[in-house]
Amino acid sequence: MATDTDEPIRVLIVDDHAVVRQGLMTFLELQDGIEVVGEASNGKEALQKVKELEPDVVLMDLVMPVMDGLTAIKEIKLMRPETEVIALTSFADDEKVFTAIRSGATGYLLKDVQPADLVKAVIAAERGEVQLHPEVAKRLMHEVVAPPKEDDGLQELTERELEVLGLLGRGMSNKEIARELQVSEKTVKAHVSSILNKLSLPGRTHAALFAVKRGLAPA
Amino acid sequence: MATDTDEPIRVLIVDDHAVVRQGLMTFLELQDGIEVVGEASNGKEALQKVKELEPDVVLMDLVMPVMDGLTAIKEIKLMRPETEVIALTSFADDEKVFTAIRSGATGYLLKDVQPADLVKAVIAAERGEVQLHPEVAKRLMHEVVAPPKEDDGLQELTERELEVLGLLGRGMSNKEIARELQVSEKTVKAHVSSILNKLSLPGRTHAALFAVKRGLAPA
DNA sequence: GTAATTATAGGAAAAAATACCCATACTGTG
DNA sequence: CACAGTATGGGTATTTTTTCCTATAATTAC
Repeated sequence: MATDTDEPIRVLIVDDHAVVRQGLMTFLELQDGIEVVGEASNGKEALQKVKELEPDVVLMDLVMPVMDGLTAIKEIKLMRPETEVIALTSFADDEKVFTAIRSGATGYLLKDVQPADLVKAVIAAERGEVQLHPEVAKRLMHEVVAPPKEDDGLQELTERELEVLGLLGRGMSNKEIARELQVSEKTVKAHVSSILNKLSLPGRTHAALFAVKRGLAPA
Repeated sequence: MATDTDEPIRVLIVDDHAVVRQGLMTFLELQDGIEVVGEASNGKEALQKVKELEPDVVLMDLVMPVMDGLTAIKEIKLMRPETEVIALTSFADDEKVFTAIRSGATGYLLKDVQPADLVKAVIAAERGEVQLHPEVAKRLMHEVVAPPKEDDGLQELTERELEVLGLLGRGMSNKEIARELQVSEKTVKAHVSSILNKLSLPGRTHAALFAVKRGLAPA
């Protein structure tokens, strides 16, 4: 707790969209105890601003040109660990969430966050506390429950599931796969759900791409 | 018109499911002018039966073990062109439909065909006439309307569509793409529909695989 | 200036996919 | 024999995807 009740929390906003920066700024400025000390439109600029302005909290968009937010977070935590970074993106992409957290992000918020929650998160972050968006928390839980995935995930699939995954990689629908394998569509759905679950994939399209990457389906 | 009003139409039934064969047979046998002269449970067997029984019309399932129906059709038309083959499958798969027709099938019926229509198709086929299931006809029309696709299809996409296709190739959902591009999900849907239509793809998974193949998305 | 194309997006409805229940049958394994 | 895992699929509910229709603004082409 560097800054306390008397000193306002110094916030740096990093986002490549001017509108987003403007929106965040105007809102945060209205809050007691929060002061937006600067903004940056990409990771590189953010690093510079952090050095220059020494903010307590950085609100960091992850998708940006020049230097992406993930890299920027790492650099910031390296350069000035006492600065807390809240990752702020439009969607809960599994990969990005975990990478962001591994990179040292204290929080992870989605852009559809309620203003009040944003303020809470900033205040919490400044104290080093973690504030997670419910959706993100849910994904984290999932990761914790089925975590390491030492291997590539393929070996935990059964024979039948590998077979289904191969057909998935050819772009086939559940109905088509069902006919191909001579089973009911319901069974195929069960296999697909199991595949998506075991591989922690968010949808059949990811599964199809995965299948091709692993050579289960012709490129 | 080899066989005419007096001689019954000699039909060979080819399907790997005994139940299907039984169903087709009992029904067709009730019809005047149609005689089921034999049955086969796979393509290889079908070839043999055609040579042996010299049927006028073959009802051919496309999905079978040992030798698939598509190959069997080619072989049959090669061996005995005067035999008319009606492809009979459970689903209107674009590829299979066109391949079947290119292979020399005179008709293409779906298994949910009405018995009466099946009879009509058999009679029509024996005269060399084409009888198409409405659904199949629709797909054929579509192929005719937007046929050759001389190029790879990519060039007919607009800039925005290429952009969307690239994101599709990363496995993103419409919602995710909408956030990424800062437009409504509705707009993304419009783009996706347009892409699928222009490229004649049956679904987003095919589009994703296509995108990767063309380097629009990272492999 | 009119016509065509494109990007945008709403409404409605149908089809597909997904999640979460459940049960059965078969196959090993301790 | 009990137990775990697998393949099979029914039921239900929700979400996503897809199609079809309509419409506006902006751009470009003739």
